[in-house]
Amino acid sequence: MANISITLPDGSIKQFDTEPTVLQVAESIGSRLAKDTLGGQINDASEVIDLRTKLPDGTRLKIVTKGSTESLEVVRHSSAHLMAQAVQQLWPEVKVTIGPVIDDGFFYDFDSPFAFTPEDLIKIEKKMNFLLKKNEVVSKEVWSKEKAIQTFSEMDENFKVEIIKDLGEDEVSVYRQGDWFDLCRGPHVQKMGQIKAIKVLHTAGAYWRGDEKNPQLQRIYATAFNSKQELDEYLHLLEEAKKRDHRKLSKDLGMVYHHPFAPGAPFFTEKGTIVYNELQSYLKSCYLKYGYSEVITPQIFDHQLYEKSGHAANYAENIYTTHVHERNFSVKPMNCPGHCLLYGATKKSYRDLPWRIADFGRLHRKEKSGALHGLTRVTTFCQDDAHIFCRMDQLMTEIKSFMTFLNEVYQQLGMSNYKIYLSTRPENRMGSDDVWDQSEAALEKALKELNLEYTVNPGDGAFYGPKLDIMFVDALKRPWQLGTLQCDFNMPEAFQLKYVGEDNSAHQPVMLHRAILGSFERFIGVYLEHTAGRLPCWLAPVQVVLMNITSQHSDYCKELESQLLSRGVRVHFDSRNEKLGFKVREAQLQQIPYMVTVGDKEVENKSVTVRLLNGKTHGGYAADEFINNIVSEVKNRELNSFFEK
RNA sequence: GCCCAUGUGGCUCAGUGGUAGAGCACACCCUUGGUAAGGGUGAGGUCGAGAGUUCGAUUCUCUCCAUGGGCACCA
Repeated sequence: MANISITLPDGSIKQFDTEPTVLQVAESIGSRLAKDTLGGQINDASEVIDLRTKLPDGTRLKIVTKGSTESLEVVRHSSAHLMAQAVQQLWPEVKVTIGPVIDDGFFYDFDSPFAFTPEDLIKIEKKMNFLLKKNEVVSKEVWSKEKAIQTFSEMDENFKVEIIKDLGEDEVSVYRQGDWFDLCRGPHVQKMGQIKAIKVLHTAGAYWRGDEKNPQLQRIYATAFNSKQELDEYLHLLEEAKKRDHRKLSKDLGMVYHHPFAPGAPFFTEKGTIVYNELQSYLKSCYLKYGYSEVITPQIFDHQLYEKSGHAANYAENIYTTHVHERNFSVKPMNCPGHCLLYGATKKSYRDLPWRIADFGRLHRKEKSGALHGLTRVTTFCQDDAHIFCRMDQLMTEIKSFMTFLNEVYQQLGMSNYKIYLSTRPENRMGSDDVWDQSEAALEKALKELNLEYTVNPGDGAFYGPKLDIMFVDALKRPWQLGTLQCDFNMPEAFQLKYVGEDNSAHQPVMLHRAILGSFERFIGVYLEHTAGRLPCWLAPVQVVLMNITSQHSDYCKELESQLLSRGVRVHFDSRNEKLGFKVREAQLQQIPYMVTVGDKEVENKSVTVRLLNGKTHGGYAADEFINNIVSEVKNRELNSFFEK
C-alpha cells in the first residue's frame, strides 16, 4: 500500500510503502542511476544531503550523481574521512577533530603530538590511495548520545566527545568505512572507490574551534575531484596563481622593495611609483568631475582625537602612539576623524552640502606580525579616501553618484566583473531605527535605480551604519574586496557636527566613508595579479622601449627618444651592444607594451617596427603616426593597444 | 600573537662540522647581430642577527628578526 510520494525534477512521482532513502528512490528508477548516486537535494534547497537520508512524503528530490558539481561536496566530505583514516592508520596516537569541505577542497584538523612534515604528507597521500583501492563500503549507524560518548571516550578521542556533548541531539550518526569510523552528519559516498582523484596539499596550525585561547591543532589541507583531469586542471590553476602572485611580479617587474627594517611597509621604486602616481592622477581627474575637493590633513594628532572619535576604545591596539612632551600623540590610522575636525572648522549651511573631501593621506596601522602579506596587508598605506557629509535627503543621490563613479573607474581598468554586497543593521548598533530604515532604503533604492545586482548580508553592517562592499572578481575568478561605501551616524554625533538648515536650526549631517580602489598598495597588488603584470600603456612604468639593431641606428633612436619624451611618453632606449633577440626577451619579460625595433629600413623611411606583448609585429609604421597614436592612447587611458582596434 | 617551514653575493638557487659554489644581473674585452638568452675575462658573500655546544659552526642547539603556508586578527 503505497502512501509515500516522492516528486522528481521532471515532475514524475514515485510511490513507496515506507519512507525511502535517496538511494532507494534512485534504485526504483534504475540500477545504473543507483550506482552513480552520491547524494540528493531536496525541496529546491542547495544543500546536498546524504544518500542514506529517509525522505518524508511529499519530498521533491533531485538526485546528485557522480561527476556533477554538487557531488564534489560529497566526495570531498568522504575524502576528509579517508584522510583521517589514513593518518590514524599511520600514527594511531593522532586524534581526530573535524574535517569540513571548503571551496576548493577540504581539510582535517588533527590533535597530533608532532607536526606533519612534507614527507608525512606524501605518506598520507599514498596511504589514502592505497585505502581507495580497497573500495570499502561506507555505512551509516545511528548511536545514542551515551554510546557515542562512551565509545569515543574509550578511544581517548576527547575532542569528539566534546563535540557530541555540545550537540543538542539524543542520537548521533556515525559513518563507518572498514574498521574506521567517525562521528559525522554526512553526506558520504557509497563506496570509497567513488573518490576518483585526491591531492594532499599543505599543513597549517589552526585553533580548536577557531579560538586563539584554545589549543592549536595540526590542519592538513587537501582536495578531491571527480577525475584526474579535473584535479590536474585545478593544480594547474594553482600554478598559474603562483606565477601571478603580486609579491613575485612586483619584485620581478622592479616595482616594489621590502626591507626587514620596515616590515609590512613596502618601498615603491621608481617604476612602482609611476603606477601609484598614475592611478592617483587618474582619480584626481575624476574628482573634478564628481565634485570632490582634495584636502591635506595632519599625519600625527593628539591622542585625544581618537578618544573623541571612539577609535581609542575599539581600535587602540592598531594605532601607533607615542608619548612626547607630556602628551600622547598618535599617527593617524584613518582620515575620518581629521576630516570631522575640518568639517567643524567653519559653520556649515545646508547649501554647503554635500561636502565631499578626498584625502590621499598616508595611514599607519599596527598589525600583528602574522597578519602581514605583500601589498595586500601592510602597516602603511594610502587609501583613495573621501568623506561625503550630506543631508539625509541627499543620501540616495550621493550613493548613486558613487556607484556610477566606481563603475566608470572599474570599466576603465578592465575590471568589469564585480559584485556588490549590502550589509544591513547588526544587533548591536547605534542610531535610531528610523535613521537605519532611511539609509538602508537609500542604499537599496540607489542600487535598484542603477539596475545593479547585489546581495544582502543581513546584520553584517558596522555598528555605526549600513554599507556596500564591492568585491572585484579577478581574471582567475578570485574575489577581492576593494571599494566600499559606509554610512556613518556615529562620527557626526561624536564630533557634534551640524549644519544650519533652511529652517534656521541645527541639523546633523550623515557621513559617508568611501573608497573605490581601496588603497593604492592593495590595489596595485590585486591589479598585478589580475593582469599578470601586463598593464595598460598609461599605467606601464616604461611605455616604449627603443631597440637599435646596430650602433649605426643609434642616432635615429635618439631622435625618436627625444620626440617621445617631448610628448610625455615614458621611453627607454636600449642602446646596449646586444643582439636584438636578447633585447626583445628582456623587454618582453618586463612587459613593456611597445617594443620598437630600428634598423636600416626604419632609418631610411623614418618608420618604426613595433612588437606588441602578444608577439605580433607591425612593420613599416610611420614614426609620426606611431607617436601620435601612443600619445592619444595614453591620454585616453585606453585599455588596449591602438594596434588591436 | 599562535603552529609549521624557510633565510647562502643584486636576483634564482646548489652545498658542507674544517670559514663557500652555479646561472642570471654587474664591470671590462671580443662580437654590428632583424624579434624570447653570442663568447671570454673579472669583481662581488662575516652563509639573516645574537648567544651556546665544539679544537673548530654557514652547517648542531637556543633566542631574536624577517619572509612564506595557515590560524587568529582586520572597530
